[in-house]
Amino acid sequence: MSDSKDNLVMEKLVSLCKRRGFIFQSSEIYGGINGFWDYGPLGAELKRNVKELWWNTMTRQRDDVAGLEATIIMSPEIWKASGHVATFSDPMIDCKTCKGRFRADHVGEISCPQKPSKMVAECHGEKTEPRAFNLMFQTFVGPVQDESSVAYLRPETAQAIFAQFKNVLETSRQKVPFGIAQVGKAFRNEVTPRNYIFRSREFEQMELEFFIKPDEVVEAICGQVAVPLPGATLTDPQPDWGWAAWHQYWVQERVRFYEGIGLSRETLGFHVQTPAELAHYARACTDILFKFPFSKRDENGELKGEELEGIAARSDFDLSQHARFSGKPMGVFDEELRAAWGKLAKDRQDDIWKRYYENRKGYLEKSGVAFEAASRQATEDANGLAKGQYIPHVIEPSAGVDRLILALLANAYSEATDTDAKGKSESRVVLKFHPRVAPIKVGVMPLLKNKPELVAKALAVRDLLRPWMNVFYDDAGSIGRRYARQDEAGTPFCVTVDFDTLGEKPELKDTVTIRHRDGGRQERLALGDLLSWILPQIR
RNA sequence: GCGGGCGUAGUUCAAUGGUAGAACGGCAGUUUUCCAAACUGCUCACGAGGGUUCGAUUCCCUCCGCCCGCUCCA
Repeated sequence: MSDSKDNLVMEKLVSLCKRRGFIFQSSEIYGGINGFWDYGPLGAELKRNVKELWWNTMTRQRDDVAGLEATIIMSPEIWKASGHVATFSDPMIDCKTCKGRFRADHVGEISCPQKPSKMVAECHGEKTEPRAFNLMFQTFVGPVQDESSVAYLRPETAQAIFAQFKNVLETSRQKVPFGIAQVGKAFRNEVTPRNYIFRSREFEQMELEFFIKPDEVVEAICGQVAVPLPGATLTDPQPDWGWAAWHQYWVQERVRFYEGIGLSRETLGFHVQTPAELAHYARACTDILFKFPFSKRDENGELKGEELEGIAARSDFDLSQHARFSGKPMGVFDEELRAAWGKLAKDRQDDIWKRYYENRKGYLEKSGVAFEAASRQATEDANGLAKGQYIPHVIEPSAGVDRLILALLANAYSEATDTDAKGKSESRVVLKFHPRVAPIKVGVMPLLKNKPELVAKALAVRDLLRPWMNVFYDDAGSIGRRYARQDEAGTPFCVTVDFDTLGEKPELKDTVTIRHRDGGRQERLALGDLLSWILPQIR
């Protein structure tokens, strides 16, 4: 349970975000709209920084990941293949008497919570008509609004990656194992948007689909599949990694990313999904959690955390579904596999063939393909191994941008208490963002506003830094007030131009004061060294 | 979707069936010297609609939104 003190922190954070222009309610002047939020000037910078850091880390700084930017509205067939159309269209019935909600097609089989002797269909509770609960936003493509023109706003960005898998493979000069990354909006008509921007109806995702060889293929090529030790640190991908090693590697990579933007290990939590929680096609899923003020506590009173990102091992389910629904092959050709297969002993070939066949057949049967057809198709798939063909498996690290923004805000929030000369204490907010994500990197200010030489010099300093980073020039009010304002925005450094900068003490000419947000420490630095001092700290 | 609580300047809070007030913030100014200094001036609000009433921010209803619990969560 989150207690009232935790709620107080959230309330303060929410009002700070509005006051300083991080987050506004969408459509506020019309009374707002539930589940939608806008980012103000500081929030837009923060979000941009987060997305750019993710993109850089996941694509540009690696040679095994390519990027993609797909449309939000796609062929509705995609959502049939992914399962979203079927999963979300269950008609539900609410009981106004017992407040229960039941699937309309199951009311004859579920007993009434208040009168367990009777089924829901027979009890005397006042019930609503069956209502469809599809969590996908619907629209129409083209001017005619009928069944044939129905389309959906994507409920996740991942499916576009699968749908464009072959195009990216052919144009990026990548070979399995490799990944496709995408950042973009997704939409879910959530029953209950909650916890500020944590669960919204319009949100942004950062998703990687990392395609790997099936374990059978790794075994055929390398002779074995490396089994990672449970806590072993994996940083350097190896050819003999199977899905378990790749999964462990990506969990660790993602944790390293979060640590690199200021979320320490103590603020994070993990949830390893149990077999019962896993989707039927998934082999593993590890959630990375952040301990929010509103998070529930476990029996020891420790915050458990809420999901920032899920790293799922999804087998070849997604590509297989799209192969089946589109009729287009989603397999890859692997020269290494073909060469290795010919060198395998016959019993080894048979053994690997059989396991691949069983996996394929299992998938097909679970997908509703009839036994005969499933056997035939699985045989064909397994025969492909000898020709160097297989359908890649996938590891999916899928993160929510807005959840991460909220985590960064909650993590950064702190209060400093100042006591003035009269002994009056006053508390003020300091957002301790990591410099890499901070919306404003440097506040530039003349010590006084009414001295044109100071102002001109400070503007020159601003112009020196501006091509490289987001800076904010401020000459309004006392210097202390301006520092405090920057603290509240989370700006890690302030640069102040004073009379010594102008040469009042000749030995200090062209030096400035650097003031640190955390602790208020000050140091003096030559203007010529300023850029090279700041840049490494914000990159 | 259900139940409960709530809705007054940007923020935090007052007051009132009869002209809506403060603090902080913001903006402009005065100030030669570094952590929301002081002083002056200015800006900004009753969530929306309907009803009762001579008159509603106040009472009633509906809607919208926020918070809490349930429900949901591919």
